[in-house]
Amino acid sequence: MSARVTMRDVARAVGVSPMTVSRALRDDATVSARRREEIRKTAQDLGYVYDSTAQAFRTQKSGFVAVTLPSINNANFAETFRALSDGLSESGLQTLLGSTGYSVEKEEDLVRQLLTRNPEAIVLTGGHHSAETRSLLRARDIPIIEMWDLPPDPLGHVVGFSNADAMALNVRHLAKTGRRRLAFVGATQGDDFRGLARRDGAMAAAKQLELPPIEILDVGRAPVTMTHGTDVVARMGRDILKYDALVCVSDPVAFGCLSACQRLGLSVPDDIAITGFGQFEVAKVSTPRITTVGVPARKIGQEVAELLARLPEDNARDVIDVGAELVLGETS
Amino acid sequence: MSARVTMRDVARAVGVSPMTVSRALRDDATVSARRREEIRKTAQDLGYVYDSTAQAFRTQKSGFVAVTLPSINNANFAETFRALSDGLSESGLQTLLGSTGYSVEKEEDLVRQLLTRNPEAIVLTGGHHSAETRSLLRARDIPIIEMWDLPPDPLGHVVGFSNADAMALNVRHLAKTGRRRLAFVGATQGDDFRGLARRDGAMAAAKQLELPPIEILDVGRAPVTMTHGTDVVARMGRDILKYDALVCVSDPVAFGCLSACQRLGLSVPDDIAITGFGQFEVAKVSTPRITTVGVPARKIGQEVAELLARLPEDNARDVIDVGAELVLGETS
DNA sequence: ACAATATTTGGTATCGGTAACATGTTATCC
DNA sequence: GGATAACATGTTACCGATACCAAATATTGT
Repeated sequence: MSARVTMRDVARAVGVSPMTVSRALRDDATVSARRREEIRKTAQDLGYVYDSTAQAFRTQKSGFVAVTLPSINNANFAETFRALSDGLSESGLQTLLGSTGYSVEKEEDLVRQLLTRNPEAIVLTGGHHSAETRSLLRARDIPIIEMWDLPPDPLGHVVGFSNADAMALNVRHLAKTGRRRLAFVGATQGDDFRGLARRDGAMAAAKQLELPPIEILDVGRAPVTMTHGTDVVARMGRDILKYDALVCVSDPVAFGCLSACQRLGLSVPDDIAITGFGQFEVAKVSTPRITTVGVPARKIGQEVAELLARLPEDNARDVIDVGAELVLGETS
Repeated sequence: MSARVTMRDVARAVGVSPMTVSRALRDDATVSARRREEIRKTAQDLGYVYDSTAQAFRTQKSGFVAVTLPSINNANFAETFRALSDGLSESGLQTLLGSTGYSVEKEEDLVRQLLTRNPEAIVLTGGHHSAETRSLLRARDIPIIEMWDLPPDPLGHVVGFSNADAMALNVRHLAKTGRRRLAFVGATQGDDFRGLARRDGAMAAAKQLELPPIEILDVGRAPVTMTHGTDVVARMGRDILKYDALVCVSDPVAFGCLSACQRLGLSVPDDIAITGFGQFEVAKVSTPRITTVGVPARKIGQEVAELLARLPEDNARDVIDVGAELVLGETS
């Protein structure tokens, strides 16, 4: 259609310099109120739309914060992202989202791509990255935040919790209620490091409590869904009763297991106990409610946003442990 | 830290002009293979990172496609977004995501903000927008796609289906199996126009089939979750049996209702039937499985991406109806 | 009324790529 | 061998906003 309307056009129409237009549209105090109104109105009339691209280029500040999630289709990550997004918008920042599909290679490509957009900070889920990713990030002089985990060797700031410790809560609780033969239901393939940490945490807790070693019911590759839980139980049928508890890597999996048990006519928790992880809505709503570990997904997003907001002043390396807590349901 | 490494720096190091560097890094054929390799290597060594911001500014092509979703925390929208994102990345485009929280005002702000980033196209969920949003969009000469709906007065291209017709499938099915006293469970507040269309479609179908008018069990404001379904049934207790079927606005709500019924000791579908919408995973996994309407969430994303990919050639106004189908479960 | 100060406005250069065009260099053909 | 074509590289200008500095205008105090 017609050529783009720029500040120059608005300036010409009003009879001032582009600089004044720039100032007027930016709430810069050094423009008289009358002028500003006139400029605002003219801009509106001409259909002027501010060009963030040009601003980003000139100021070398993109207004973007890059965020990587393993999967957008996960209620907890989505909640974190929402809180983060909302928090950042208060600082005038936009999120640039990418998902890694639980793969460190995809993460590397993604990070490379995101960095070309000059983000002012980058927020990664988890603490495991390829060597190349780490070096790409370190070469940049922007804040880095890892979340949803407590990496042993953080790249920058951290907002998360120990997945291993959190999962141990489930195991200790099960042990306390007399369950001894535990199975862990989760994926061993794919780069779901939080899932793997939960498995390791469960196994370590069992060892410490002198329970028999936890058996692994491998459901394949992350991401793990309800269907994986259902399938693993359906495949075993009543053989599942050789365990007295299923420690599931997440609530959706736990729900899948629960539902498959119900279909087999088993009683949960009388015949077998089930625990989940993440306090997904399904854990609270299902009948029976699923015992799970509550994870402050929203809080993580909020904390990350706040951390980024106060970074200019306080540039200490923060490690924020948001913790996690056992949430008793009716499946244990 | 140190100043940014630019093409100029790489050029100087290699001893060529910046233009040659630009060409070499872009697979432009008119650079000799030897030079290209040398430039690639030097760029790598210097830690050069391409600046998409500068490119976007110079070429006036941002490489962004703006996408608005009502909520990112919805498995179907997330799936559409994923497919769209993947499809666009094959065309070298990145998605710029924003969520409206089921509010046309927030949509307006979001669109305004997204447009400042010079997106090459904009993809909106749904067909209801404020007048200002419509005029903002029309003033831009970029492709517009509305998805997940079949708007009566589309702004541009459309990839969706009729929510009203789709929901009618449930009602007709229930009528065929002898259910007559139906209630619709959904939100009447908030700008969830797809939910409202489903309600209207259900009511229209009931009327056509000469069933008693469908009663509305209002759960408040969108987005509607499992908990809303649970609450509405729990509040009514066994009074819920004055209906012989609950037509729920979505599967999560249906699952909430199902679970609450189970908690009341009611048998689904013997005492009461339940239908959902959207073929969420929970519908397939729950015991009993929930009768629902299958919606091609992924296909919508794919179609949108393909449509955008072929737009340069074919600029016809496309309206793609992806359809929807009844998926029988065990709750009806 | 005039100097001193505060407020408002303008001019110029620039951020890092790349389109368009010009020029230089090497292969190809009769 | 010389003309022509094919390929490779360089030069210049520019995308739109804004930082920085200079200049003009308005306001204040004595």
